[in-house]
Amino acid sequence: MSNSDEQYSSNNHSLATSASGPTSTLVDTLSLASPEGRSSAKRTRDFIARQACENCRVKKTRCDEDYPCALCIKSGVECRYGKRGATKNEITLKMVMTTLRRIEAKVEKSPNKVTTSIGTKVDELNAASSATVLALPYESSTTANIRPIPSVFNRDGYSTPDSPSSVNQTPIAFSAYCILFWPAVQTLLPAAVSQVYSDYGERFPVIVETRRPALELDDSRQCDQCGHNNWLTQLNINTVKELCDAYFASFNLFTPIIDCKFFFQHTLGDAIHGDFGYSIGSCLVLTVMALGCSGRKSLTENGFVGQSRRLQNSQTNPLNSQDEIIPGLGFINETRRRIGFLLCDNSMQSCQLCLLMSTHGTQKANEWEEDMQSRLYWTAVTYEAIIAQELNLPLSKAQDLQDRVPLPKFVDFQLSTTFDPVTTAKEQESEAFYQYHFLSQNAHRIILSRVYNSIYYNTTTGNYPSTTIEEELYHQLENWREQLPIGIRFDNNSPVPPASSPANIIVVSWLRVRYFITKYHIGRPLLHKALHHPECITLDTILEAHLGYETLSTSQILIL
DNA sequence: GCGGGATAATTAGTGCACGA
DNA sequence: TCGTGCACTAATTATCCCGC
Repeated sequence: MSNSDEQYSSNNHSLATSASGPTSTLVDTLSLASPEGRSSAKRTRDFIARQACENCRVKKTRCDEDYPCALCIKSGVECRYGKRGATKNEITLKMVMTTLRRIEAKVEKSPNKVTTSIGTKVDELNAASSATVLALPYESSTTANIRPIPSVFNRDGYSTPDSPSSVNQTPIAFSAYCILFWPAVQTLLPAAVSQVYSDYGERFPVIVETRRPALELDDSRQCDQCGHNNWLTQLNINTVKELCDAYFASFNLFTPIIDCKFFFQHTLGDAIHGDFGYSIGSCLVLTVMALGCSGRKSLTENGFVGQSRRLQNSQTNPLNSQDEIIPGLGFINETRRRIGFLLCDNSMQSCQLCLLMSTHGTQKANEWEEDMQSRLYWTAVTYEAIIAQELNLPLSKAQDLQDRVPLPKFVDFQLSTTFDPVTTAKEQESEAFYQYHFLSQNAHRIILSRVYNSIYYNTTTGNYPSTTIEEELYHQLENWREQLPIGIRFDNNSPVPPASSPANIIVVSWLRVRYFITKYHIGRPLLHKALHHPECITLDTILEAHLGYETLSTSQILIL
């Protein structure tokens, strides 16, 4: 029973005695007792409903809180109780709880916490066994001497306290491609690869990618004489809907940045009525359809849907020969064509308009809009953490806003039509599914950042972070996997089981991939150690490395 | 039936006593 | 000195009485 329920119960309980109880004053009692008083004095209130129904509220009449209430029965209208808004106290409490969770997560994320928490374990290990070849100078017998991660290795957005003991320590690059820069690896590289490295330096992947020629625009769809591209306006509405559905059944499951109801009621309608003109909405719909092509292809390949006749029709088939190689490329090209013009439209007046609108301040975002912004923020932060760490890129500082942005609640978009607002069981299930997956991704991001901060450094003398830290990180990753909600939990030792739904297989596969990639990241410093300081490697270490290699091979097989 | 405004319920803020 | 619990009061919000 919630607090509000308890209050509600106690309130109702009090009303049994309230007629002659606390709410009746002596004057009232006397007035009611005498005929003269009864006619002139105001009637005392029996009780006040904690929440009056919508009709009583509008008519300002007494509500007995029954369902339906007496007035609605008498009036012959539907009795409806709106959702009670959160009280200030509840809002404050919620804010405090959210802030506490944030602080808790930050403390958990701190490398100091990791090293300190495992300090006791280090003590136990050191006490139990005499010095081994793995024992490092800073692994003293007191937890107070457990060394924090030196500040020189702080990555933007993952700050750790400074430490005076950070001398002679060098970071190990976290990005997978940076293995190519390891001195021991460079001696093994073919001359051509070494040449690329010497030409472009450590940023060569980014430089090579940016110099890659752009995909050619497909001009085969230009239809009329003036060159205006109108093939989109000839698309069958059902084809459009089918591709959009495919998108929401695939990509939007693990990147839930678009609200399905809002999209179909507003965005899609506006794009179609505008003949897919040069607007952001059109770009959004075209990109959704492009991803829908990919999504539909994979759904078809996995037997969840059959190839529809509409998409087989050569006249309206958006999957032409070019799209067979890259599904949805035609739609993407159309998006590129439009976005180019739209970006060029960022004139001074556009900026002025945006600033004026933001300073006007009269348009307060509603709950759904705020929740969508929160979805966008957390999705962006999650992807940024993965991509920036993987490509060794600087972070945007967006993570600094974590304390200000609440986690998304996946608020349902209220349709403007006269639609029954009762949420179906399926929608509630879908909502829970999103929340579970979203929170799982976020929790994984924290573990990955912890790996990033805790073990990716060494010293010139061959000292690496204790293997106990690695063990702790493996343990935390396993905890994460085991605590996943049942619907999206996976077994790391067996192949992907047949999924009950596309949502299930996509989301589970996504989490599975993240799991194995993190294992790979935890194990990579050991590889660095083996290549650069083989004298520090023991038989146990070699066995560990072998196990890690097997894990990686298994993960590749499972992913494939 | 409408709606002004009285009233109850709730919340937020303040001060004080008490104990560690 | 600080944290905690309690009592009290002012402010705010929601309900609904009652005159029109």
